[in-house]
Amino acid sequence: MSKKRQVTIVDLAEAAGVSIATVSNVLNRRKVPMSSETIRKVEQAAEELGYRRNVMAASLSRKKSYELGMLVPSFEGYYGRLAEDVQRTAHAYGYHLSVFSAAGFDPEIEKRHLDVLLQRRVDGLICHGLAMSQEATRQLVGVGTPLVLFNAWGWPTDIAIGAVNLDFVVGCDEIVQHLYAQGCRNLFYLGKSSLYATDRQRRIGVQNGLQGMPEPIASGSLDADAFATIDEVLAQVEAFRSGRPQQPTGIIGFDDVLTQSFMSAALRKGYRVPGDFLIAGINNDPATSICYPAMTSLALPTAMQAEFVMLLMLQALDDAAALSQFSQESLAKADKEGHEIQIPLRLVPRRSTGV
Amino acid sequence: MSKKRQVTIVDLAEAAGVSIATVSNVLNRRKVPMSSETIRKVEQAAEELGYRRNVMAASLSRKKSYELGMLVPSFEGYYGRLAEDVQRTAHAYGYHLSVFSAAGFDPEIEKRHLDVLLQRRVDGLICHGLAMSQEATRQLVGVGTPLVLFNAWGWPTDIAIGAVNLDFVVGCDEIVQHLYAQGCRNLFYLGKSSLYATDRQRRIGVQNGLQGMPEPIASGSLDADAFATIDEVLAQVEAFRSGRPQQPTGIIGFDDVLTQSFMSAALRKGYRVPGDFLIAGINNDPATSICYPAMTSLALPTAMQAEFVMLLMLQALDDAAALSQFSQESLAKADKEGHEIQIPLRLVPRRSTGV
DNA sequence: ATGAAAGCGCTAACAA
DNA sequence: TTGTTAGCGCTTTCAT
Repeated sequence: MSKKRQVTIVDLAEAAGVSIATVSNVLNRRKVPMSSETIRKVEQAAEELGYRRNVMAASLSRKKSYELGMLVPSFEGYYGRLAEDVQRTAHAYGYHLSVFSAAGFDPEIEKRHLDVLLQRRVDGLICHGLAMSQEATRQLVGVGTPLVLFNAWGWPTDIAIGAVNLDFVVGCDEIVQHLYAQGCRNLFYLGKSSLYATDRQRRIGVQNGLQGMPEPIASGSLDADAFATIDEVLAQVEAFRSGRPQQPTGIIGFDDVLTQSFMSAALRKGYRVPGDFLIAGINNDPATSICYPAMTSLALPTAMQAEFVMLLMLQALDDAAALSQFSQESLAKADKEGHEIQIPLRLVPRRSTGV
Repeated sequence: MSKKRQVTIVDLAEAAGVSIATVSNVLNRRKVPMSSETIRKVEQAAEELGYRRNVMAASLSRKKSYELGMLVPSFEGYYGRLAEDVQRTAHAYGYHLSVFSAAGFDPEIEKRHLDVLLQRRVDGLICHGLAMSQEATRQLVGVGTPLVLFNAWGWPTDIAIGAVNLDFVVGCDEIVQHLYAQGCRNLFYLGKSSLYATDRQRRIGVQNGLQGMPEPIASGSLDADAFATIDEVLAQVEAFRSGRPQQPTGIIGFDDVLTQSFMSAALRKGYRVPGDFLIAGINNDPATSICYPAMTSLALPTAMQAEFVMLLMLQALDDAAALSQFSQESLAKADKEGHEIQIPLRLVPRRSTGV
């Protein structure tokens, strides 16, 4: 905050020769009757003196900050893109969004950031299905500040008002079908147990896909966190392949980073992609389209997810004005799906699965 | 902000049977004499009632918010990593950092975000060498709120108190030398004119490297923004190569994304990397270590850059307490380099340059 | 060692 | 149509 005294509405009132209440009314474009002359005078004074509203004072007085807080594990990749979209969306509905990165999934940092946000009296909180315990969250958030989660499955509604989740179940199902269509008759999933909830969704999707096959196909999976290097992971997959008819093995990886690591390891060992392996990742990171071979992936529609996060939030905040700007379809979808909204994923087929 | 009335120091004062001034003193651990009994009572009341400080009220009263604002063009890649590090560093020195993504380098959004931050009365601003004009920035920031820039070359000190810049000049020089050492005797730089300032630094570095060679080597460059597809870029490079002795061509790309695109295009056309091309990018994105072949790149020490950004900021804020936590070397470096601090880059050699 | 009171800049009744 | 005034929750002299 600058040392030199900033211009306040008192200064404007003085300059324009009106009261501070009038200044406030003009500046906030309230729907009270005012002479256009007064309006002009005030606006001119504001312009000339370089007035800039002090939102802290306004929030304090109004008891509403029009500020939202968001917690992500990192700015990298999907989370960063989502944060950007939520920030943009929030703006469009008249709110601001402060994003904090929790340095991975560290519960301690998470807690501290949540606390900071609450001290700032944000109107609402947006978090991922966090590392924190539900108990700690409940206590921290308490009643009063609505919490909207993303990618959180099975959270009680008394703590979060709702969740907007990427539909990994259907998405992974589609990957399996795609791989089958591309000729793969055995398939391996590379999981990540450290991200349990979201890993689980993927596994369910893969299972569903497998069960819907016209013919049973061999499958396996592993937990990449259990191996120190990607080459060990590859060794596991090779073991799975060995003895099997030399058809291409389908690979589904937890995310694009893991999947691309695997692909590179395979290429390094002389395998061909596509050919020996048909590989698909999840996230549709920019890297997937510029690597070689380009990698099939599941695109996560962050803009849509952001839209529904805001929808849920504005409902909780009871902001009718903002709410009226949503499309009928969005409102209907939210209404239909309740407090756990599913966001459909989009498969982006590329060279790595033979297209 | 929650509907239900939150606990205030008035409540605590009542519960503890003391005045609000005393509560404030206890809660802020001020160095005024207080009986330990009072302290206990107040702290207990705070605990029991679940008190949470209202920082807006505190900032308003104190006329200092301990909040910093940062503007980045996106959360993706380098900028996201830097934002994360600045956020962490700011915390370590007792400040909070709100990061806004300006959706690319759009001057309009940039301006709006800057304005929002100023309305929040942040104590200081941290921006990249922005798309905005210096004039607009000067007007917007005005006097009073210190502005620290990163990756901004040649900004007048009357608008920004300083800049912390990545030393692309020396970094690119080193890449050139590395490529020479790896056997490349002709070299091509893939630039990006849309990011003029930072592109320019790279070009200077490449030139320096070229001039320092033990023997003159052929070189060329282009502006990738002038081509619609990466294949056209490749065609240009092929033209440069043609007729030249079949030695490997060194490629330095503006950033890892562009560079990896180029590498993939080359591989797709049947070139070998390393072999036909020795390729090095800039940024050391995670993708560089997991692509195949792994790509040489320049690592940008974001933690160090963040450290110096905060150092400059705290100097401007005159925060002696925080300043005293910096190491002697940091203080000395800042002192020596003045208002434009250089951050050295680190070459990370990988397979793509034949190591 | 503790408290009373005057702000900080703005909003929102309520009066005029 | 405009002005008066009482807060919002906290910090900070200055008394006591």
